Amino acid sequence: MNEGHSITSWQGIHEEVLRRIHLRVWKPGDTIPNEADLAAEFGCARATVNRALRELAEAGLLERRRKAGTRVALNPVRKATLNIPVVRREIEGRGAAYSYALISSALEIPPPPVRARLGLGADTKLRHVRAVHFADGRPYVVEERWVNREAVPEIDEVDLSEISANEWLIRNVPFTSGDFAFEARNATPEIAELLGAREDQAVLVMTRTTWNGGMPITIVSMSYAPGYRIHTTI
Amino acid sequence: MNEGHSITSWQGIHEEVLRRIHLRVWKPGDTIPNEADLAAEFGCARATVNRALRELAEAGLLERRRKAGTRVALNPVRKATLNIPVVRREIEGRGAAYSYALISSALEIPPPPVRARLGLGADTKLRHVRAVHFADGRPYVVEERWVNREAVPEIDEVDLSEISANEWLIRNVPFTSGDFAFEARNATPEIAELLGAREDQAVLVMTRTTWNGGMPITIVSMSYAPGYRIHTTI
DNA sequence: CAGTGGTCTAGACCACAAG
DNA sequence: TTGTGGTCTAGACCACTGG
Repeated sequence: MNEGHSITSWQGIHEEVLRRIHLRVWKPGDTIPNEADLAAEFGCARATVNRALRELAEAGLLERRRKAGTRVALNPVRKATLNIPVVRREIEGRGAAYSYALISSALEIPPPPVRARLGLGADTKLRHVRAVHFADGRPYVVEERWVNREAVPEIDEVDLSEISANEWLIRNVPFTSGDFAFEARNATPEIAELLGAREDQAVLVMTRTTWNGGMPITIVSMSYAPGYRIHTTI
Repeated sequence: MNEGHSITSWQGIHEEVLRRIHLRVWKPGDTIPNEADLAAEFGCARATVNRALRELAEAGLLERRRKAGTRVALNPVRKATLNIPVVRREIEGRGAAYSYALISSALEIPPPPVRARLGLGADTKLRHVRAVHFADGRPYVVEERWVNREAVPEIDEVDLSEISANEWLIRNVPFTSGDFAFEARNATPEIAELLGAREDQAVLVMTRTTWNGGMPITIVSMSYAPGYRIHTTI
């Protein structure tokens, strides 16, 4: 296994520190030498050590505090990173042919939970869009979305049968913050039919809300066909 | 909203670049000025600009290539980070009382899928552990785990009715790589009973496999009680 | 070939928090 | 008070890759 970076590169130091943690030279809870000492040991600049240790701390393996020093995490909180691309690219990335069907697009007053989530007035109409994305002709995910026309007035002019709201929004509307939630739900009759699934079959649902500054942009729930897995490596 | 970092700090530059992207001063696909020019504009060292742009690239908002320069991502791939702590801490972190019950711990030959996933011989016995974690006395997650005794011989000596395999392994066995998958499954009769759920109710399942070097350590599936959500912010 | 990002250095000052 | 990490600088060389 020839994968050694030079020991004076930050990646080399990253590897070496990781090795010492894995070999339990430095055990969970131990304080490791400070940056200056490690720089002396490795024969490099302190900034180089800092870069390596900072990344390990961001990964949750080390805990760093000024004056207290750097310790090996007792209860390492693993951080898994999920990539959330545009649906079209996700499907194409699996080598499948992408297609898309708009089901409906209308102005409606949203149900109270949606209104509350977005913090809007009681009689604000939003654009309500429903669509299905297909991979090789098979239903892949059902998109149900509410778009704030106050934040994105152009949404009323877009031909959503040509480009999905998912893709149009990502391309055209920046956002500063958002939140994601994943949960398992039993398929409603409607979702089951759209996905070609059994009623009550377990379905993974991702709900995402995005804002730009304080302005709510959109809330969407993506219901993935049975068998869908979110996968990641650490 | 007073949250401004000085414009010559890397965080200040991070904010300013983000602002220009959001305001579409720099649009998706545009090439932005190189590091030297930005350093001159902001009146700081190139390393400071580099730090800011590197973080934005890691977040998926910029794409950087030597010689080609830095461009605003056309299809920003959002990266959501999930924190995966020890179950006990996750429950305590919600302000609930943690408790735990071991259901069974035995040496068994694993089913073929598990054997294949771990790359083990056909007649290798693994430790098979099943347990339930409770929050305020209510079932929170069912843990079903196979542990490679060759990698972790001490597992046979641990009193798993006192400490969960989840916690003991995280504390005592380092790993170098792992993968996670999340999916929705209909509750089997057994899982439903353990979780106090309806049979066939949708359940979120996380499956995790870990290795140390090339040596497989453990494979575990965590079936969360209905209503469980994975949540994250970007 | 030459322009751009990637990294390293030696040194400096600062911010924070433990004792 | 003082040790530690956090950051910034000015400069340098290198690695990659577009033209």
